[in-house]
Amino acid sequence: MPRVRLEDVARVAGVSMKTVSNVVRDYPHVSAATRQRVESAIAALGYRPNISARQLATGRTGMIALAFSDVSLPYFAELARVVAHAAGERGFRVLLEQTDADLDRERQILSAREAGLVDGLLFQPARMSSAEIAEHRQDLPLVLLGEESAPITVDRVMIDNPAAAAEATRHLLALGRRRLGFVGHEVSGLSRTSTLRLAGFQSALEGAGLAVDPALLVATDEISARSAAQAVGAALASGVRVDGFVCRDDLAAIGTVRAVHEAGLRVPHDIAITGWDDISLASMTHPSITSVAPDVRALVETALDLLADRLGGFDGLGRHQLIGHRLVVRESAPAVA
Amino acid sequence: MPRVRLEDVARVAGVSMKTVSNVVRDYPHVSAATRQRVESAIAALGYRPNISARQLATGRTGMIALAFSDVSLPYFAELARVVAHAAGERGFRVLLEQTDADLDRERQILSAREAGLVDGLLFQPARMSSAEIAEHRQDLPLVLLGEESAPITVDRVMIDNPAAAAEATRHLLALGRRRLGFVGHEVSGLSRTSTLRLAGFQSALEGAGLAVDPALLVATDEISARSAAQAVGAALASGVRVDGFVCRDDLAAIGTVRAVHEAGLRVPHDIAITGWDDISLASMTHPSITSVAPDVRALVETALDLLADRLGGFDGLGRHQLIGHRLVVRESAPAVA
DNA sequence: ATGAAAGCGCTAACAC
DNA sequence: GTGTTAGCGCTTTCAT
Repeated sequence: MPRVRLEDVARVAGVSMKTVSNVVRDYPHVSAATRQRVESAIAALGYRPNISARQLATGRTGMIALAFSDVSLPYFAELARVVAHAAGERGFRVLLEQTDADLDRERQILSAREAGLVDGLLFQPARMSSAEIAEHRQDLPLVLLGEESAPITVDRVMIDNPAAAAEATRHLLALGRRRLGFVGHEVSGLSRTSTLRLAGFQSALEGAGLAVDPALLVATDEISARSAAQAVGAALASGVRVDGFVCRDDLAAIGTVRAVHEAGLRVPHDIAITGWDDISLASMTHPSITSVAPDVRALVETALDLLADRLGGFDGLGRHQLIGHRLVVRESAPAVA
Repeated sequence: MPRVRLEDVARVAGVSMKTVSNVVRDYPHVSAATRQRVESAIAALGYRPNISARQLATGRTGMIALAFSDVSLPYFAELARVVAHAAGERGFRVLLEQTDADLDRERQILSAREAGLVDGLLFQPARMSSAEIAEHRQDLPLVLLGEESAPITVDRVMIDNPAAAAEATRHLLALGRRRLGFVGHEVSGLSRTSTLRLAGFQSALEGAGLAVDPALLVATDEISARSAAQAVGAALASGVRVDGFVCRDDLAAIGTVRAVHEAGLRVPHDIAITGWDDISLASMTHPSITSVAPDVRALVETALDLLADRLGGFDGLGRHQLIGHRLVVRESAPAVA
């Protein structure tokens, strides 16, 4: 069966294409009678507007891309959920782009060889340098998520990582722990995320008159519970002794819990543990994970606000916004008695 | 700065639009010299093809939609990861659609008021009836994922749920467990997924000369670890005694583990537990979760194959394909000694 | 409030 | 191997 076009509806309804278009898009100034007639024709013919044609005519796609390394990481999955909902409320659909934390993939995202695929981009880089990001095509509104390098020309939303890391660390200190370790930074090529969290970890220790012991910093090969479990297991086996671990993220925390248990130690009795992201399962593991909880809702709304400004033509300097966080205290590092 | 069009490139390169188009799309029959000239012009002008225009001209968008209830559920997040990768390899981008298991949202997905947004749809329904799905617009190639109702006119990919549930159940029986419960089916409005898994559970019990004890079936309000923990906790508190639980999914299993621990019992010593989906964290919880692992890679490739057939014009009856699964044995229900 | 016609930027016949 | 031209189906001035 042949495709039904706007023109067909117009002919059947006995009006012009413009009028049909007005009805389809809920343009207010259409007489009730005309609207009725047009709607009958639409129903009778089973007409559906062709999105591609509309996109070409308007120059807008109604879509934004959400790019990050890997949706299967719980934090990104939960972020994607919120983005899809919030974007939907603003009339946007979400295109999913995974980079696998690969530099080339990230470059492809930012310098897409094609134009007009999406109206804007929400991007959490993992590898690209700030300088490279600064050179991205100016025709694609962009908001960066997370704490990796961001040029001053580009908008960005993140939480205060050093502050949050210091809070988590002080929480362990308040529990009387003194030999604190850190788990989950990269073995090589330290990310800015890890750098900032380690900085907060260090400042809190120093604020308590303690020093960071490099021997207690447990790097991991990748962002995964498995990798953290291996690394922490190896550290403990090699004689590393700690009474608390600040973990870079909840996956590292979950892996750390496992390694600690396998070493025959107890959480939090022997080793207290904090995570980061407050993923949904953090409250349901055994023990549950005390975690830094970013205000993801605020993060996403702020990011979409910034993007909306850019879509609206704003082209000032990049705005770098901090959003809130809190430490959610659970069993792995309980409240001070 | 004004947008650069194909025509501009053609003028600068001194060739026709057709030739530029050929170069852009890597059409083979272009002389090296011409190609070189065109590419210089493209680089000089910073030309990027406009996707919307191409979509309108070709009638293809190069995008497929992936629709299910909620990306933040680990199974769907992991599925989305595989879909995005596999689709990418086939030249498709993925549009994310969440239904929140809401009937109206599901209807919207299937009867999108607009045409030409995506070339095809991968959809895991949770609420729609088979009859309703059968009436979907014929102009949108569709492949269903999962075991919910599927009309014979539509393609669908799933695993053999009763068989897998029976395997999990027999695994518990082989461990000597005799009072087996089931966790995670819906309190009301039993889904087909739950129905099939319960059927396998029952058949395995009956195969061992046992009967299902309705008192040991623990329904949950929603698909979440929290909901399962509450329901199982309440069941145990009310005096329900079991030595094994087959859980509808890994989230239910994780919540069940937690509830069992809170009740002062041990897993698997007192109660052995199996989950379903083999989500990434199933191997890292404490104890790790024995789980039914669907072959997600095969599921996705098969679904994309079926979709490709439809995109290629195939319009025969729906093909219903079963893909493989296996029981991954871990600590929550270990191997028989 | 509605109509007529000119694009939006690309692809695809069909020529040459 | 390359050029010409007519759409793809919609939105949008500009009239009326």
